Amino acid sequence: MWNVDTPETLYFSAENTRYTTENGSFYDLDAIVRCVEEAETIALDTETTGLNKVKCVPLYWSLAFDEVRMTMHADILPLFDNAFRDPNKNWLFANAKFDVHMLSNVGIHLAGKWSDVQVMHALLYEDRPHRLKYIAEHILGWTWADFETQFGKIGKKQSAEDVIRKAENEDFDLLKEYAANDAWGTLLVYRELKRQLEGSFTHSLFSDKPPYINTLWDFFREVERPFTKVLWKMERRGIKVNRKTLEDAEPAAAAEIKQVEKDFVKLVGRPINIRSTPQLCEYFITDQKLEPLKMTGGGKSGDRKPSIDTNFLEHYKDRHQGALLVTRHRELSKLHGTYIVGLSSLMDGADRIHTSFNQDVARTGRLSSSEPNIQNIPRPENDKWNLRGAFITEPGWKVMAADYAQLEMRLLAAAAMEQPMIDIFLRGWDIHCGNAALMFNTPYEDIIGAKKLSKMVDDPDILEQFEAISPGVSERMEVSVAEYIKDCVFYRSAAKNIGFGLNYGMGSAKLANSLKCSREDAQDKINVYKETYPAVSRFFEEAVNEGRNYGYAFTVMGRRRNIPMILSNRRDERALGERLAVNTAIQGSAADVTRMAQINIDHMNWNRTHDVHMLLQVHDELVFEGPEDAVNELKSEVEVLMAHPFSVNLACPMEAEAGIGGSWGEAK
DNA sequence: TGTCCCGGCGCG
DNA sequence: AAAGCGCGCCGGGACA
Repeated sequence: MWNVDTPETLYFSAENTRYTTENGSFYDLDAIVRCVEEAETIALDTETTGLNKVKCVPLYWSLAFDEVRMTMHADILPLFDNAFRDPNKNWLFANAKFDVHMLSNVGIHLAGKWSDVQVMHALLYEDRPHRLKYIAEHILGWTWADFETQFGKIGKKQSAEDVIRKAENEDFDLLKEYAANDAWGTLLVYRELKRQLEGSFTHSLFSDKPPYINTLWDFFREVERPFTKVLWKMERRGIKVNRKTLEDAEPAAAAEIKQVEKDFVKLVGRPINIRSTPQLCEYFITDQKLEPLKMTGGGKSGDRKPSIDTNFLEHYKDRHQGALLVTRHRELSKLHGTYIVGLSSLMDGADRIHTSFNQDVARTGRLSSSEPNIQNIPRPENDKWNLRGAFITEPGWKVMAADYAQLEMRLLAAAAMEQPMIDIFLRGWDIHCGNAALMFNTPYEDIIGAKKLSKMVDDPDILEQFEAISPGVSERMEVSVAEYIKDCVFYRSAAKNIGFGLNYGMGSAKLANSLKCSREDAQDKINVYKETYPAVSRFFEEAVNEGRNYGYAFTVMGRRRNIPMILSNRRDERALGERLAVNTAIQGSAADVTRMAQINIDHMNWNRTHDVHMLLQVHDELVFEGPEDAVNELKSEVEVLMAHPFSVNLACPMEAEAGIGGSWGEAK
């Protein structure tokens, strides 16, 4: 039995304007409308024709507030217009953006606050599922059958609308109860989660954490709750895709793929599916006797097979023609399947795609994006069809893309208070060259010069060119210029790989692999980095210690992540916990920074004042569209707002640069 | 025919 | 011996 009170479910529609309760008293709809107008905190859920954000509409909806739970037909939504327009309401949802899309599709907009219990739950219990049914069971010890179990599967045979129509005829009471449960559960869960959030004091490894965040409730109120609305606006607007680019690329890509498949079958001498890793394994390992480099996970059955991945194919590309063909095929079919075909199927009638920005998925506090995932569109250098160029805007308008420069590295420097590294940023240096210069006691200009000249070491006047960039270099060199350039390039590469890798807890084996040097050499370079940046080393240790003491990793704004495995008896689990302690502090803080920038930018109301709209977030990048003049006018303002996300400045400055063009690709 | 898991790989 | 963080999507293959 349920261990929560569930008051009787009221029901209203255009035809049913009076509800008589089991004990004979009754409620009139116009009185209920006034109650809703007076209530401050109201849970709302919709039962809809389907899951499509821009097409589907509510059939039924339910509300819960105070001790009232009720289900209504969608036909009386307009009666509640005063409540919907009230800016002081606090609307509660489970998956808020979806319900607001559904209401928006019938012309209703909610002016008040939108509190999403899934997002609240994710702040406290980021490693658990956040669907309402799970939350209710976890938080209240109460749950009810999910929609499909209750009413039947939604699929090709029957749409969500079909299923609801069927339930209407066959068991209307069940439908009413189900809908009311969703709103009632949302309300009860909200009350308890709010209490828990208020009792969760939080913490930050940054000594200059914004002072107005002391509990997770503060974080929710100041950051997550307003952010839901920002994301909704981005989803709602969508981004325009050039249909023709995709239509032209599709047959071209398909033809190239076919050709590679043919070539491969010819090479192998028998029918073989180039997409099948088991078949490739049989061919390369069993037939061709290539030595495996590493094994796969093995899965449920536990039979580990040699891995035929990029690393393997790269390793054998000069010795075996098949490796090249498979690599080529993988590149082409990835572009074709995931991006060309995948994106085409998700355009709306106006050729716009509306991704979902998921606020309760990534355990670090980052966003994720799905249907489509716009956060993994290929970079132009890996994409002959230039799909980023297919994200366009209207004639006379421009796309503006603004990127943070080395956001995570700057946050590391700020959190660690690593002054020499902060100085590199303050001077506007290339961070990897600067790190290399400090690590290897080499003038910054030498590293810069070597990077510029590495492709032309055979030029006869290479020394003069080097001297022009870095005066005095000829005297400093103790080896030939070609060797010195090679050394400097290696220094930068080592510094860059360590700079990125150490955030993830990369070990010497992996570093040796990417630097193509010995493990001892790699370990030596890591040691040099840690000696060069003692404050960063201390920060890593401190993050791990705090993880052990609190059981959590914390971001700059005080978001936290549970890392119980840091106290595990198993060495590998413990090591994972230690890596997460460091990485979450940095990656999660970067997520905080971008979020705050988005909230602050949204607050400027450029939608109304300039017709400029935020469209996408790709972790450290924001994409906008608007009339050309307006976008030009706001370019530097975007950069300033992104660089100053908090009311206090961190120890290391942040920097963002915006570009403008006819497409996302051009705006970079 | 549908569902799930897995290997593999795109992005930051 | 191993120990690179965070995501979502695709196609193959096993299974129902």
